[in-house]
Amino acid sequence: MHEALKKYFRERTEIQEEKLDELSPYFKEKLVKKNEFLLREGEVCKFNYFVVSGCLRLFSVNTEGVENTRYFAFEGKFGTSFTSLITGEPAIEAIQSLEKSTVLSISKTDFFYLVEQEPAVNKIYRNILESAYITTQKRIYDFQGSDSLGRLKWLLEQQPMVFSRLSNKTIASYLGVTPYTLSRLKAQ
Amino acid sequence: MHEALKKYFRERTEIQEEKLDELSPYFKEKLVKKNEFLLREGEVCKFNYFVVSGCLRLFSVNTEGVENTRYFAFEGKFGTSFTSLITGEPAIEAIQSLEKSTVLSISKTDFFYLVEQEPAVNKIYRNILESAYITTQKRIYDFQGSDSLGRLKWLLEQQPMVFSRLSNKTIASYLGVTPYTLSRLKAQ
DNA sequence: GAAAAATGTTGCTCTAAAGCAACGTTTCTC
DNA sequence: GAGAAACGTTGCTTTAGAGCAACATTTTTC
Repeated sequence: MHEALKKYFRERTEIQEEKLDELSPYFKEKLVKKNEFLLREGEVCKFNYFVVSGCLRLFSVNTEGVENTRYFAFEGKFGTSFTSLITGEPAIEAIQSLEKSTVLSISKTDFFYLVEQEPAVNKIYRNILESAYITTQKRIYDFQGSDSLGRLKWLLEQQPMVFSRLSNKTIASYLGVTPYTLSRLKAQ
Repeated sequence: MHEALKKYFRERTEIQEEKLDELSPYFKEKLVKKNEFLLREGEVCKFNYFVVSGCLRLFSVNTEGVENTRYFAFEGKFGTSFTSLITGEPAIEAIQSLEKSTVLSISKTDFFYLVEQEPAVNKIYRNILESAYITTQKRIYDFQGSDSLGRLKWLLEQQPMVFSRLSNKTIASYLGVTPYTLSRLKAQ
């Protein structure tokens, strides 16, 4: 198993080294080009991805063609459309690589099998869901409560690396403003 | 244990009837007046609540004094500030009853003890987190993608009972619009 | 590495929703 | 059940941010 994923497990569970090696074969390394899609809107999501290097984003395109980004998964994070993975329904969001990336993929079947069978994976899954809950709760309050400058400052504080690695267009689609507005805000 | 909570467990797990009776003493019935607070912003959350009848809301007040509602827990749902419950940090949201309600409360300590010890409770917790994930993902896309009329229609579709049971002021604080705007939108 | 494509900036105009005020209606409270 | 307080509606004004256009800059492609 890739060292980065071992680290992820060790930091969150009491897992034995042998157990880590047992889990290893479930995860397959995959190289992803910049802008490549791992999932298209409308497809059923079949994999969970752990980002070793690079960055993925989850986004959806509305009826007017405007992109809407919900989440960035940088190195050391899991990223997938859990909603589609859990329900088995077609995803309402796409997964795209924003940089040349290396990910470890595990199939939906294997993942949920391990969640049931391996206490460490059960714990990891709980941990992912808890983190997602916390992140989203904060996002809802911070976004609904403030104007676009406020949201920009919030993102600068929470995820500064976004600004050095991603395009303004992408950041705008996360903040829920047009690239015009973002450009003007940054001039302050 | 209250019949409504038994039903909740039966619908989501393979639990034995004797096990339900074993879990019963952990849940204490509590009557809550309309507008009563179960948690104030800034307090550490110590309980998880299952709503037997009535309705709770989770909300926060921003620096300008504007209320911001994130979630309504109607009968048959768990409602608490999981973020504070999980992290042990002071809550950034308050829990308030919107109607005369009956809830079953379980302490944080007991709850997480059961999550570790009882597979059924582990499953229930996972289920709560998964549902929260799915609901919030949809909410983020639907809110960020559309204008206030679109959000109103979305809420009408997703949770119509909100409109018959809650005040316009409360609904406006959920939709992220002023009560003026909501009043005008409804005139269409 | 030159041409083409995508991205970023800035001026101007337009619009959805906020803010305020005034007034009607419902609901608490004792 | 009478008075007070909270809530809801509607007209008018203001404003943050969208939309368009034109141009500058960076990135991709062959």
